[in-house]
Amino acid sequence: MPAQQRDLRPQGRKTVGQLLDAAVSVLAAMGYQAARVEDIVRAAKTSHGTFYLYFANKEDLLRSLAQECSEDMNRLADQLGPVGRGDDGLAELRAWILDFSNTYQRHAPVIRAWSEQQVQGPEMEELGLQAFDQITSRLVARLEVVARSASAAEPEKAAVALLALLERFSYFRISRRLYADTDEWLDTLAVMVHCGFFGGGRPPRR
Amino acid sequence: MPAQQRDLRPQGRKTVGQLLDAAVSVLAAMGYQAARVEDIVRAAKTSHGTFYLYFANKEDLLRSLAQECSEDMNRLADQLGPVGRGDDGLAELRAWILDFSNTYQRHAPVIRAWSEQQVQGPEMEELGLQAFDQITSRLVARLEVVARSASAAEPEKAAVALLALLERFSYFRISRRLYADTDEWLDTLAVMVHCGFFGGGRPPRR
Amino acid sequence: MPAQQRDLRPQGRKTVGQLLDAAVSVLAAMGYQAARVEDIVRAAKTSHGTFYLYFANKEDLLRSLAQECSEDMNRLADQLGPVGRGDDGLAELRAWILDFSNTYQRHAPVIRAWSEQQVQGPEMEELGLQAFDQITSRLVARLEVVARSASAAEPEKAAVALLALLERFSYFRISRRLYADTDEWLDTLAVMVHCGFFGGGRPPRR
Amino acid sequence: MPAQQRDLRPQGRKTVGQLLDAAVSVLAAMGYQAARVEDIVRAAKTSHGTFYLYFANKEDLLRSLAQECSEDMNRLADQLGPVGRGDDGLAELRAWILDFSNTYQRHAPVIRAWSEQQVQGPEMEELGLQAFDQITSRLVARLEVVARSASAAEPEKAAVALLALLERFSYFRISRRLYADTDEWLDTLAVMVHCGFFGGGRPPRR
DNA sequence: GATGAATGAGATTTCATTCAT
DNA sequence: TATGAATGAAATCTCATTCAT
Repeated sequence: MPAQQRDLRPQGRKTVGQLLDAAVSVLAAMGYQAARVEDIVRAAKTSHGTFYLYFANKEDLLRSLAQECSEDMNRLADQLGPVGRGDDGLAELRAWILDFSNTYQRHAPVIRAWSEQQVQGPEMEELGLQAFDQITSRLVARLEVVARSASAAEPEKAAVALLALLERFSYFRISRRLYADTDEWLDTLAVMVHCGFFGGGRPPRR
Repeated sequence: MPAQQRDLRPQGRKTVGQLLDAAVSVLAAMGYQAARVEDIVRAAKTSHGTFYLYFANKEDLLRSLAQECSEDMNRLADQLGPVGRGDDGLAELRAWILDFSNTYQRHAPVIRAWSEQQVQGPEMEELGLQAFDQITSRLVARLEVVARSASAAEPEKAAVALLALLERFSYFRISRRLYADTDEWLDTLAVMVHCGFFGGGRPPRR
Repeated sequence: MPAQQRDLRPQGRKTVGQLLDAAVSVLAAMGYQAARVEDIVRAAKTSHGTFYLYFANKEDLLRSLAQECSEDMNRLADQLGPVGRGDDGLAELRAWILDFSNTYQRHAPVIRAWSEQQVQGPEMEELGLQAFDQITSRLVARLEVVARSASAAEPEKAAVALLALLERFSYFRISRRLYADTDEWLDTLAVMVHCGFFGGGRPPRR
Repeated sequence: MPAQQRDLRPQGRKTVGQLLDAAVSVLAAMGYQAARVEDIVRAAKTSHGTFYLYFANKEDLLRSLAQECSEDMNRLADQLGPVGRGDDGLAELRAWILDFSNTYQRHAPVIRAWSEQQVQGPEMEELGLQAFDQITSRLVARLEVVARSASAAEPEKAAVALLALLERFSYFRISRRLYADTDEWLDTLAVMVHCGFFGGGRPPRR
């Protein structure tokens, strides 16, 4: 079984890296289902056989990518500090949204595969839910600080809504519509989120 | 090729209906790419041959569904009246969001296929963009009424963001999380959107 | 899952038959491992896809053949009546050995696959052992009649040895050596077995 | 191609030994066709590259094993002395059968590959037939001594039958049935063969 | 109108063998 | 001498589409 990377020498490690990178671009461009192993292999400038030397099959590759993604997402969650109502909070938020969007960009294919639930298997499911929960609960924590007064929404639900908003924004950003304008979009989003979710633009809580 | 359904006797119409319904559930469950004609045909309790009696090919089926979807979406856009800052506006908004979400539910597979890109010919592309524009521009019109004062965002960008939010919400609603609680979710969302996008909860513009 | 034959119309039944027949000759000629699906399909004058319409894979085909084989073997066991020490017994035995050998000939590939234990799976194992036991215990029953006096061997062990002898004989008969001479071989074997296992050529038991 | 092992340093000789031993167990377990070089190499705790350092290819390995087997078989043939009708003959026979069976055990995979045909080139064929003839003709010689009177069978045919019996017995012994009981089995077989083929248990020829 | 059967192009996967270190 | 990495030809398997009844 040539599945997971065993120890691997530098050479092998390099090849695995090429394959993973190639997979990211190819999956981003065509989606998981449509991408053929051949496409990935060609992009990685390696051979068909080599692919199966490091991954049991296409799904196994996705699992590897999901692992990476999950780690990055958890890191992202840790990075969001408290978001105050003032301009500092706005700036903090804007930076984090950009970080989120960039991370999403790298992992878009995995996230898409997750949400399209096309690749089953409990392990995948597990990873996806865990990443989702991790980031959601961090958002909840940050939203609770500003509490009721800022919004009628319960923090749990607001967090999910916020995540949805960010995800779609990031998706649109790469998918087709919002090529340019990234800065303006970020401004718009940051203000909107700051104001709608974090009580931005109102007097600080006493 | 016996493509589009021209005039059909009742029997034929029934069969087409079965196929379309089956397609909706199967595509919702597996996505367009992963769904095999066999899956659809089995769900419709009919045969392989019959499928090609009514559709030129798999893509043609998707086109049919997209047609339906596009119509419903346009109708939806027409339904959104002005959204005032008061409780009436909130109620109006809430009702519309529910309508949106239900419509999405039926058409989720098509919308997913639209955003998956890579699947479709120009005709599909056309239908998708048109539906998207239709609904976006109606949102823009409604947002413009409340204008600058309510939000720092330009209406065009805010409309896209709002649509994204609604789409993801609807998606989450059917995909796995948020089964129950629909009412509470609607309340939360309505308030959030009303407040964040339509200046809800502030004094009416002079 | 296109595995086992569901109901099947005449046409389909015919095709399955062609495939099974083709498989028998091809497997006999090349052995299970070496035979490619392509070989079988070509011999059956049908297409690659058709094969997978009726069998999940090569192993599934072998399972089908094993089923047939198992049935024939059981029938064979039932056919062996008592074997007396006189010329009648000899004739009876000779006829049965021929029957055995012919049956073996048809099912040689399956039996070989069984004994080479190359295709695992409990179901296969089960079928093989059951056929083996069935025929062994019938032999034991027949050998017990002539009992100790005829041979020093315990009937159980003698039965296994006899079966081994018959199997190898049948195998050699088709494999390469004993093309011609079948009649003489049968005479030789029958006498040998009659004498060595059934007390042939000695005075009947009182 | 670094085919045959010419002169080897101790290290190299050890590695070849590991490979051959590993091959014996792996081939015994899976058969020649099904065994992958990878399996053998892993069992030998060495690497892919090393394999091809000592053998030109998979078939070359089999050839090496066949060489060994052929030699042992010839030695075995030489070892069978005259088999008298008395208890001495029985003991002689019993010992030889055990020897045969043990030798077979070591070489089972090769013998199986021989009979599987379709695997080998002319050299293999040659080796196999030679070994077979060698041992058969020795058996014929021994059987002729007891001649007609003991059995109605012609010695040539009886020899083949005897060989078949011994081969299958040895095969069953390792394959799955008959684990324990070796001694009893030997007793049974020896008596049976002595009596059925060598006129054992009857008055010596005058 | 309806259906099961058939097809074959194309995707996935395996594995003996060669290569570079 | 030894090894992990790489390769590609060949095998297995899938599935949208066409066919015959």
